[in-house]
Amino acid sequence: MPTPDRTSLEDIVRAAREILESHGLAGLTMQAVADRVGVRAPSLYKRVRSRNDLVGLVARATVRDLSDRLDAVVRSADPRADLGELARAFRAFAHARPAGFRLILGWGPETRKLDPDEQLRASASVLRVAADLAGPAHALEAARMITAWANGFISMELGGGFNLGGDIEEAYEFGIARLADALSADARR
Amino acid sequence: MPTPDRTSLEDIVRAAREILESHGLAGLTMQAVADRVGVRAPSLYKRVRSRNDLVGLVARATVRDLSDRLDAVVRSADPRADLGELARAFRAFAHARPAGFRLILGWGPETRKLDPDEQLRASASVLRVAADLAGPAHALEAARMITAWANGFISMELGGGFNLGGDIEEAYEFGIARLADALSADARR
DNA sequence: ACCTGAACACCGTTCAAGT
DNA sequence: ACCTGAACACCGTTCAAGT
Repeated sequence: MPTPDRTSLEDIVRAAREILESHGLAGLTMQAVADRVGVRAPSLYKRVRSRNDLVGLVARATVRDLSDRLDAVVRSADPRADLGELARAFRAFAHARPAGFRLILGWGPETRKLDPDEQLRASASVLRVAADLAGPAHALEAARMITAWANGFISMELGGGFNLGGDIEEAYEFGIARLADALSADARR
Repeated sequence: MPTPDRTSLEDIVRAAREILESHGLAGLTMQAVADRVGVRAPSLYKRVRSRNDLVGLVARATVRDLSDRLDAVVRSADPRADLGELARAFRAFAHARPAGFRLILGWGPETRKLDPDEQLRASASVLRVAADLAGPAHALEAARMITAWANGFISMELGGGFNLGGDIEEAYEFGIARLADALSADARR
């Protein structure tokens, strides 16, 4: 006789994301998730193949959120301004969900590789701005430069890599401005 | 009666570094280290407070190696050329010791915070080039921009974040050139 | 003074038994 | 069809007992 479901995959992923942010990836144990959704640990395996699988689902959900946020950045007539908005939205997301961000864009042993589809969607906004700024011929290289810089900056910031003093906010804006100069200068050649 | 030592801290750290590169951080277990140095796991605790401590020692040794490599980059009269050499040395180190690099500059849950001393030493070369390029007033911001970009680029490269095609070598050189432009343009104002 | 086996707590995961 | 307790393998770590 069927038992009524006491949880769902959606519940489980949500619980996992909350635990990830509050207790870190190491704190994201099957026990902790089970406790939170009100079930025993072995029951989770009815909806999820493994902890690894669950972490993958958390990563997917996180990239989707990030993509949504980046897509919401409005496109203006000024690619320089768009670059700034995009870079700030990216950083804001990282600050709002540091552990999730790290999971998909950090570069730990636990960092997830994303589906090409998901990755393309997340890259779309940057590629657009990069093309506007640097011209179509250098769009990909420019997008990589922007992404690498922003990702590296935020990673170091959140990881405590910036402890030589100085204003971090200013350093980020400095980077945006220099990047805009460098990439649009290139388009002028 | 004293037993002759069957291993040493140096041995242990060396073994740990080798295991880190060959089997990843997850494979770096006390068991594995003990097997490699020819002792039982509990004996390791005579020389090392905990696994965490051991990983910290591995991180320290790795930063020291990186610093040495960066210091060895010769300083020329041309700051643009120096930037390129430095960036390439940085990337070469990351390719030679990906797991170690990740441990100190990736941004995983396991990424180690470094001693301020060690960090300053590792940053010295970049700070010098940054000052040469952007002028003393913007040296710190410029150094952060360079570091963030290089670190982000390499992290994405090693983490498989670049799967939209294109030549990665070229993208790195593109970044070096744009960065040199952007930062030295700033010095001219 | 270093080394060891035994033991403990804590993981992820499996599975037979319950409803 | 989902849920559970019991059990297993594998961690890090402690400790009393060996030499």
